[in-house]
Amino acid sequence: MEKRIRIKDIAERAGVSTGTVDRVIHQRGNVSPEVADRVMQVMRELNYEPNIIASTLAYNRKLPVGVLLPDYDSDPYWALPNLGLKRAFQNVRHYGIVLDTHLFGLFDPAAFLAKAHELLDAPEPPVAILFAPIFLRESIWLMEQCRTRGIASVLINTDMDDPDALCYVGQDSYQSGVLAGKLLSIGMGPDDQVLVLNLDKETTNAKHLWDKERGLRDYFLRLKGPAVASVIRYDCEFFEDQDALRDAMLQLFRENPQLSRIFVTNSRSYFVLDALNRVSLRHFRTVGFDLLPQNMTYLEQGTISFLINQNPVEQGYLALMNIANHFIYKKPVKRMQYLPLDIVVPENARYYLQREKDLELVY
Amino acid sequence: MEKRIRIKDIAERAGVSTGTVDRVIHQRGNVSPEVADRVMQVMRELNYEPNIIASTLAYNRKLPVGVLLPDYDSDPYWALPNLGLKRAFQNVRHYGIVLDTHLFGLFDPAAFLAKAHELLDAPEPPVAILFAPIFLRESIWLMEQCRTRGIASVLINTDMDDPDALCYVGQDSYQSGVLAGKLLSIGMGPDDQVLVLNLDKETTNAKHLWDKERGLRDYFLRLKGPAVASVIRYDCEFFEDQDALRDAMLQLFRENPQLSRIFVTNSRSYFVLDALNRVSLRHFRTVGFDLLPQNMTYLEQGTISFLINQNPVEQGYLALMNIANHFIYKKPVKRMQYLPLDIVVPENARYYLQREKDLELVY
DNA sequence: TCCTACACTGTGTGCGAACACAGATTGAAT
DNA sequence: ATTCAATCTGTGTTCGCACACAGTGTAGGA
Repeated sequence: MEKRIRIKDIAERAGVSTGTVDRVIHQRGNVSPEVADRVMQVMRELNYEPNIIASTLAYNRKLPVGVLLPDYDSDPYWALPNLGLKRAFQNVRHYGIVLDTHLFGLFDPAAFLAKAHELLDAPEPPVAILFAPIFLRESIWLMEQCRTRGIASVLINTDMDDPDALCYVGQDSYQSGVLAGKLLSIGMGPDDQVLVLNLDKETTNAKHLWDKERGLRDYFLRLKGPAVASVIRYDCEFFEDQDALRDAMLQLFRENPQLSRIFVTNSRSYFVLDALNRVSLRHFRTVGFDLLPQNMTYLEQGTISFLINQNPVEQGYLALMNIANHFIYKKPVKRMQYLPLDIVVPENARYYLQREKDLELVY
Repeated sequence: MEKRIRIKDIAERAGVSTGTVDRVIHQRGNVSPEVADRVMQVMRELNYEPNIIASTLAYNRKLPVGVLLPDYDSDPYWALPNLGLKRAFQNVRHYGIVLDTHLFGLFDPAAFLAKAHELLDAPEPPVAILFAPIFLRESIWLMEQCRTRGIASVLINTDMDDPDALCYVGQDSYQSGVLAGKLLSIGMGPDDQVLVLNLDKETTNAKHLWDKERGLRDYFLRLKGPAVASVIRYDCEFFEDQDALRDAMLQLFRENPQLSRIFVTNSRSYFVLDALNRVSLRHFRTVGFDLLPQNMTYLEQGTISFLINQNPVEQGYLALMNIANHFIYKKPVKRMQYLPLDIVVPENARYYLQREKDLELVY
């Protein structure tokens, strides 16, 4: 059980004071090259690893972190990343991290911008911002602000093509489409048709939805079957109107009698199934996303065959922990952090749900 | 942004010294009841939460943790929990946690006992022991030792019926059998037979294997099909002998021509498939456990249809983090901590494998 | 009355690192 | 040789808490 090496030990061994060692460690200059070399040599010899505990105590600093996410009223999904965020916060607040959370309407770019301003112009400006780049133009602007102000940025749920982001935490959209293809293909006949159903506003701007569709199509292409031609897409912006959605679906069924597979590209599967409440869906197989209570009911019934879990809680958790790793532990942070695409059936659902519930207990 | 409350603040507000507050907090006695009440009142008013950072720095104590796991030569599986353990250790060693790791042969109860003795009689006896209760009798003895010596115990991978264990981290064996049933039942005809294959020594003592079989059988029972009667089991202790295993399997196939589903109850699926290398398995569907490289090859080929991931790395990680939660953060620890039963197919495997690699960045 | 025992409370030091500031050394310019 | 600035190095204080120890007060016995 070897004793831990302290700055003092290094100082003694190198024949200098602790202040000098400190200057070397933090590259604060004012140390002659010879001395610096000697100190570094000793550090390597003794395999020095700083005591983070003592370090954070002495720093006595605040690390304000801005959070910018959709509110839960827009979409129950977004309560989950927030939950993970809170959990992570419990772990790292001792290190001085302070959250400044702002929520915006999921379909309201102006609110996004307004909240972003609030964040940036806070009395204690954040050292990092954690946000969901839902709106492309506004997000590019925010990234630019981060760049000029020297603020680190962590992207969650949706990625952006910006090399200056500290990291992205979320799913691999393309591959989730591939996986959906795999799950839908089980027991599929050669003439069956697959429907890709986008229930969202402004789907034209939603790159991740396109990626999912591409993944699904590529999966069937690789199967080399005639199924290739039979993937159709339907974008529905009026998904909140139950009657309209039902009519639209029924028309789709009529026009495509071989339709037997539905892939809902986000967490809103339950909207379709609510709308089709009375319609017999026995011969349909549906795959959707996320373990929302509304979806779970249909999964238990068998109306949804599989749900793909995007680990929303872990997304929030990881996102903040990455900031901690960067600023406190000074560990390198991986740019792309894909969370597993969990295949959820009634038989294994409880464990994923339990994991989410356990987090509530902590808070 | 409210300032954090310190002991000093409480002392001032309560009109006492910090020493007294400290005595109240740690219930070290020698404080008059009136003063103690007043201090506690103030603590509640100001909502005091101790600064763990400063606390652990001042404690300057060691927390020796004993670790007792199977070695990797016995079974490559066990390298994974150990990996998670090491990663967790990186996170908590600053708090004074020191590991004392001992490995034993997976089929060697005497070694288990010997190593347990080494742990218990170490110069700095552990405050907690983390172990896999592979051997029932020996584990009961170890638990008794922990009880009398006041050592906390964390069980990993296999549970034991002992209320004094701090917690169990692992899978729900029964439910993993149910899940296997579900996965095997996909596309199954009414006459198909299912083989439960135990590749282990002393399977009679392995409760978790029995639980898995029970889960599988219950699943088919609940299906209410004729499939109920067609689940057969085969225990194989000589699984390391490739030729013997192949012969045994071929005989099973001959005796049970309707056999089309194989459930390997642990991570050793690859043993069967290695043995059956030349035999055509096109009409078979196999489900096994764990993403060992050997299994992954067969999964990619399609020879294994699904692997159930028991999250072995996370098991090790969580086990140690629980000890940290208990001793450092003083959080309540949940007795049963079931990890998700991930359904792994080639299309989502990479993310689970990646997570194992990345884990140190995670928590 | 004094002393002792005991209950109670305050003070001081250390944990390891960060940083401000004072002090020392050097070299160049006067 | 002296001054001055620039460069380099050491010391001391701080962070919040834990704990040893010193100090005060009170009651009871001799």
